[in-house]
Amino acid sequence: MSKRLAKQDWINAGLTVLATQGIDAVRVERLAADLSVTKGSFYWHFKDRGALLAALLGAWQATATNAIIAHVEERGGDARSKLTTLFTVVASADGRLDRAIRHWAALDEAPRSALSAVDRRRLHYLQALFAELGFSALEATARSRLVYHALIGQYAVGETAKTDARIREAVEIVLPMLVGR
Amino acid sequence: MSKRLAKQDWINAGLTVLATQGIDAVRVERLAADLSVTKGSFYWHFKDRGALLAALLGAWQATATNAIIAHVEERGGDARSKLTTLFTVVASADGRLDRAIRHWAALDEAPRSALSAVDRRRLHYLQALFAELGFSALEATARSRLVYHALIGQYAVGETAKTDARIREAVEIVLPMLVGR
DNA sequence: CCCTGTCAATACGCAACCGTATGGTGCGGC
DNA sequence: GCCGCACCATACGGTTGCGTATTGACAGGG
Repeated sequence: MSKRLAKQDWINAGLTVLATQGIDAVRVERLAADLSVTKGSFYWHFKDRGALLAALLGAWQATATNAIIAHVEERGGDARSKLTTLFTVVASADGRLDRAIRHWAALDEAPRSALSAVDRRRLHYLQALFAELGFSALEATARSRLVYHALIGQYAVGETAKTDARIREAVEIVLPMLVGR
Repeated sequence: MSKRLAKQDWINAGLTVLATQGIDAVRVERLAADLSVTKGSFYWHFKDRGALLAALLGAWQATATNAIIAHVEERGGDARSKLTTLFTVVASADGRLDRAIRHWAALDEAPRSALSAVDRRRLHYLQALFAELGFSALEATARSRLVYHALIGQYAVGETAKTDARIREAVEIVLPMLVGR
């Protein structure tokens, strides 16, 4: 029990705090308390606080870029059923870490460019989905942007309740509207 | 030149910092420096930092709730043209203060409930607009939520450029989709 | 058995803030 | 012209956080 720590332990603790209390709450002495060690340990694993933040950003970027897309692609189907999967997954996902990163990006350049890359990647994926449904490039771009903004907005507004009803609403009412002409 | 300060000056300075650097950057000694006074002044106008934050929240709430809705209603027209106005206004609005408040709401109860009330008010307004277009309550709710999430998402993603093209995209492609059957 | 590398504790100086206490300054009214 | 109120400066003690330096613990290889 209570073994020694590795760099990854600090990153995990940092991600937890980042997701729940935001980037400004990610402080080395606070994490040390969370992990029941002193900061003497921290400064062995990291050069300084900035190094941890960079690691957190890297960890998020590594997963966030493809996590949902990969899941959707794995389930397969045509473009429309992929959108159905997407809506379902996003509605039941957490989103707090994404939200925290997005706020961080408003304050700092590093997360800003990282997030911008992720946004572009996701938008491009959505655009391809709509193109597959037979929409022109212009139409597909507009619709993908609408969908993406709506999904991000859902995270931002942060509704906590009634996911079941919301998923049905999304799939039965919103989705037909988005894929229809 | 450089007259004495009133409470409102501190609130304005606070709102500026809040919008650009987030709630954690709203510190009394920092604002004092911005205003070229010492914090001796601050603690004459406010009991403590919490009192300023409450004032900031109040100031935002007073304007944010009705600002856009009032503008849209003032221009008038039918529901569809109101949505057109709405899209145009929102696309060219700032949104940074709203974003900062939304992040703050993730950390604290007071802004959370204030924001929740504003969200409900806005959603209700949108829902009424779609009802006016002849949609059922269920349909109107789903569409209003989609629109609202998309607008908030636009703020969250924070695109800086090409508002002209975006407004045209919203009005000529997205809007017909949202009001169509 | 001890030596070395790895991880952690302790102790320190420094800076940014908070909030308080108290004294200073200028302007409107008498 | 001086008084008092409104606003501000100064100075202080306390807390939190950063980063460094130094020493301590402990496990495994030799």
